[in-house]
Amino acid sequence: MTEISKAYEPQSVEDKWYDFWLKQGCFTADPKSAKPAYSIVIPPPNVTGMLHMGHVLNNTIQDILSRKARMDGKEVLWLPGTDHAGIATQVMVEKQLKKEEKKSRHDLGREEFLKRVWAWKEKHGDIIINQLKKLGCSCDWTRERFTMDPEYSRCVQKVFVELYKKGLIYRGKRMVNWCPATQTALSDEEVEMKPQKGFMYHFKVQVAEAPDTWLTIATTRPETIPGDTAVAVNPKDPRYAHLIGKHIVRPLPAELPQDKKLIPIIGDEHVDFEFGTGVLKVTPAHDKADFDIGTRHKLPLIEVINADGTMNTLAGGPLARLDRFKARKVAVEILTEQGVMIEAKPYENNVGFSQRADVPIEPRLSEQWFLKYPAVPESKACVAEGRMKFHPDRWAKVYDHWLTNIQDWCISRQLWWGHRIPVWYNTEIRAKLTKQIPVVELSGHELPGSNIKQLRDAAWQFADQHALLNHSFPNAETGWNLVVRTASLEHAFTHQGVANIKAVVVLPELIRTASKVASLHHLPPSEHFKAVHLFVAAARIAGELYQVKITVKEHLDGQKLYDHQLFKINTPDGKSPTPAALASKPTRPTSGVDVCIADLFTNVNTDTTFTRCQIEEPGPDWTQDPDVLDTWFSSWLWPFATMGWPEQTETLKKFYPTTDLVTGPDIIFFWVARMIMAGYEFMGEKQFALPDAMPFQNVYFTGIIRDKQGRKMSKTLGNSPDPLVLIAQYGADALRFGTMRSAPLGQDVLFDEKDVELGRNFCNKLWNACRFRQMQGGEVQGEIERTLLTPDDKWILLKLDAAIREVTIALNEYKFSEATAALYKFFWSEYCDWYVEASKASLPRPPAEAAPGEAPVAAVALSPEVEARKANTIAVIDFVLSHTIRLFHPFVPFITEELWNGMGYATDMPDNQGGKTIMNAPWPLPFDDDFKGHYGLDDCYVEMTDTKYELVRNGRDLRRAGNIQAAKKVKYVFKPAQHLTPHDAEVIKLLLNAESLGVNDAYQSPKGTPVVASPLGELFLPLEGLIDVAAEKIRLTKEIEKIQSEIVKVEQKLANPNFTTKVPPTVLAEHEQRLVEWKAKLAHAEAARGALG
RNA sequence: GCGCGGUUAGCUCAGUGGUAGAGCAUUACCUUGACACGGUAGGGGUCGGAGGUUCGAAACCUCCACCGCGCACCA
Repeated sequence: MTEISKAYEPQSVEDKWYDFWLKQGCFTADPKSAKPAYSIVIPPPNVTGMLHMGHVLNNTIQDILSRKARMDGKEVLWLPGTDHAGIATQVMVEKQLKKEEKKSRHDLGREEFLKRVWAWKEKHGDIIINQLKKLGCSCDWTRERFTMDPEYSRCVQKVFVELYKKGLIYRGKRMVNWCPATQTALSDEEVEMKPQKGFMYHFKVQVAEAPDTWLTIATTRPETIPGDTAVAVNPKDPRYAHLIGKHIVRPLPAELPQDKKLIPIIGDEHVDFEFGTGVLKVTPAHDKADFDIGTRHKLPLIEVINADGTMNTLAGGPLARLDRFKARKVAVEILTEQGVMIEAKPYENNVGFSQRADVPIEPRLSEQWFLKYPAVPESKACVAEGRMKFHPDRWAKVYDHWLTNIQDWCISRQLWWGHRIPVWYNTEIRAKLTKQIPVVELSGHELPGSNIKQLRDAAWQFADQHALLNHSFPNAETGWNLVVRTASLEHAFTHQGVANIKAVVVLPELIRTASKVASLHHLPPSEHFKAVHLFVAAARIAGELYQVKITVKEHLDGQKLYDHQLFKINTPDGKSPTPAALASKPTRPTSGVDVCIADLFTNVNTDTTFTRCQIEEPGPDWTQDPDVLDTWFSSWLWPFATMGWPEQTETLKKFYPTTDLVTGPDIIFFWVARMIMAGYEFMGEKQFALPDAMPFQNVYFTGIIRDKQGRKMSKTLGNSPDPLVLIAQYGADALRFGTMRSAPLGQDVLFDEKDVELGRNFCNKLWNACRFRQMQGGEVQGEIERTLLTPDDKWILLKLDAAIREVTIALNEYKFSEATAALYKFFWSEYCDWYVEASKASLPRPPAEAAPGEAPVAAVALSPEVEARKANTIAVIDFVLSHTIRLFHPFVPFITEELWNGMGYATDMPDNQGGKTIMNAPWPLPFDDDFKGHYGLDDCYVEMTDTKYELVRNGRDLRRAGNIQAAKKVKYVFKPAQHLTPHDAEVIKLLLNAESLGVNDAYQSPKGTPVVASPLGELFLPLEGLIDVAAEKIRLTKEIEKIQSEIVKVEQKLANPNFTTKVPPTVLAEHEQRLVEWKAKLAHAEAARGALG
């Protein structure tokens, strides 16, 4: 810092130091370090994202925490990365595709489309990362992760497989939140309820059995009438109860014949007879509550709306192919034409909207994957018991409430961009379901025996006699020769039921007729076997139909080894045996009947037989589920999947669980709660030997950034400033400091560019305070000689001590705005405003600049005493600055690094203690008693010096009272009440900006001289003729009135016996002291007024 | 409907029972040894309302009003 500019220029400083930090590896965490660990995982921003003010707030806080932890001597890991943001990214690439090539993703096909998404990611994915670097974020970039990284994807799939095997993940046909715009299912959390203005339509329907009776139905969705399969009334409702069991004529679709439009009137408790007309139309296919009613009453489902939100043909001719909202209007028109529309009342109700696409959700029946949330009790307990702390803690209640009421999580999405569901379906079986295979009848060769043991013996004898063992038999369909081993039969005879034993009689026939339905890779991978093939055959034994599952292991040498298992086939309800189904096909002869393969599976769990949940592709006959997983299903693993899980890596051992999480409360359910559950499920004692697997110890919830009118920042409103523009204009430090200054704990932040300006101004002040020090020259960080300390020195050291305490406490409590306020107050209002000015008394003026044409003024040699005092003052300044800069570092990293090095404070430090970079300089500690004792830092110096500065303030007042211009140098006279050191006199003179300060303890002021009094003495401004006496009198009178009112207040309190007897002694003494002070002030003020004449 | 926040200076906010605060804005004056991105001095508040507890309430309790947010099956 040789040439220090007058104003701080962040642009020339910030990039330089960021590069330096990167090159030095300052952000890289070492899991082998002996230092205690501190870790944060970044809430991964979307790869599509651009930095916005929310990121600035969130990441500045994380950076402050990380940098403070490093200065505290911790080994810090701040782990960065991005997430793939399924819907957002896919929609964005689709839009681009449409714009540039006028193509849809279906035109390209899945594989090609995904190539485009990856290309887009490669091109734009690091934009936000680079923006975070601009902000100064000290993330360990060597560990940057992306949720679609191969290793990460494997974690996601492993987790899916595990949860599936535990039975926590299942596939089901359910009512889900369907987004017609993006045509995918959404989780409950992605639906936002919004009040919508619409109409409540009342229309009437005729009761079929009583044509004179009409019921009035209220609905907001007349377009769904064609999907109605009942109307419901409350069975306790006297108006309608008698109609239950009768039918009404559904008015739509109008063109259907009457008998196709009759739907029953049912009774259901769900119906609120206060609401609407008390008659509810039931549309089970398009409403969640109606679906439940439909289930209770076994109502048929009629789907009338397509996946894209248009009506289908079942909705009727005029409605078909119309968008659902257009169809609503048309439906109303038709009802009006029919004369059944009674009225349309304007009505506002809550409608679920797709959070992403901002279109109304359509409840829709579809087959999706669901997760029963794991580890819920543990997740609730850790927060409820305070082992994991939320800041502010009121979010704990919200969290608990959500966990108490959660429904299973719909995790599948009908998208292409994301983690493909690791479930495989057999394709061959599907093609073969309609294939008929002959039923092998067990007749003629019944095995003798009345118990299992006898049957078994007979079976072995049969196998032996008929040369079944270790012989091969041809399969008609594949031409393969299947080898029957002793082991195969042993298995069938020992572990399976009687039917398996009896079937040995027809074994060659079973093998011949069996149909191959699937091939699988051998799992676990084996040295001996290539693949496993599944065959199916049918057998009838004692009148019961059996599915024969034949497993063929294909040896590497081509040998195919046979194994079998029989399952009894029942009808779906499990009661009567299936042959009824066969008998119902009269064209078939009674023996040698064929059976459809599909029938063989009526009671077999096809999910386990023909569905595989595993990471690798099972075999050539298998196709993967087309859906992808909800993006949150990958980000809930973030705290450990980024650290090398499932391997027990050094990083995991050192840095998991993480220390702090900083995020917004809007994703408390989406992300925070789910991460906690994942932590318990996958890092718990069973899997990872962690006694408490919670993923973080503290969660700090930031506020939401709003504009200064309090509106949420959004792209559409255009009220979100671009942080990069702000950084370019004011500097990253300014943006950080300003944001922190205006972001109180747990409150939304009303952002104003003025805040950044404040930050910029502050950096400039810091810069110039250091510049002032630079201009004094002298030894850097010289020894402080305690005997030479002035009261002002002691005052600022004590204020520094207080500031260290305040900032440290504020940071420990995550009160960032308090910490910045404390720093601001200390540095600006105490150090710059008072101490620097006072210190000038000890720093002799530099020689005045020579006027043009004159010879330069020679430097005057200073006396040794003056030199010593000067050196000591500079040492104090260095001490204060070197501490202050460190206190500031986490908030404003760039300027502090520049100053730390430029001022030379780094030079005497060891490399790992601030010698290279301020990043690892030790965080300042409050002074201990030894330190204070050694330097004589007694609190009395604070009081004494405050009194001195108060006198100065009052003295400055006199100027204004006298209407004296600020620049005018005036002479003051001081009449001390006690001994005043020449140094203090000099300080007072300087602070008053006086031409001179005459110290005279016998001073007699002329009439009309303004005066202020203090415990130190009286300060006069003897400027006869220049003083506006009248103005000063008015001022004093006003002040006297104010003092009097204060005295009255205190006196009243002290006169109250209730007060004096009940109050603690310290408070009483305080009030008495206050009265004495006010009375003294009153006396001074009155005397001053009297002196004016 | 239930729950959670908030209401203090023109604006944004601190303030956990004992003399009402900060920053910005504003007014006047000032380029004085680092800083006009600065300095000095001011003006500006019956702390949303009403009760209560207390010697004492901006703060604690009750009710009410308004603003914001979250949750909830209302056709």
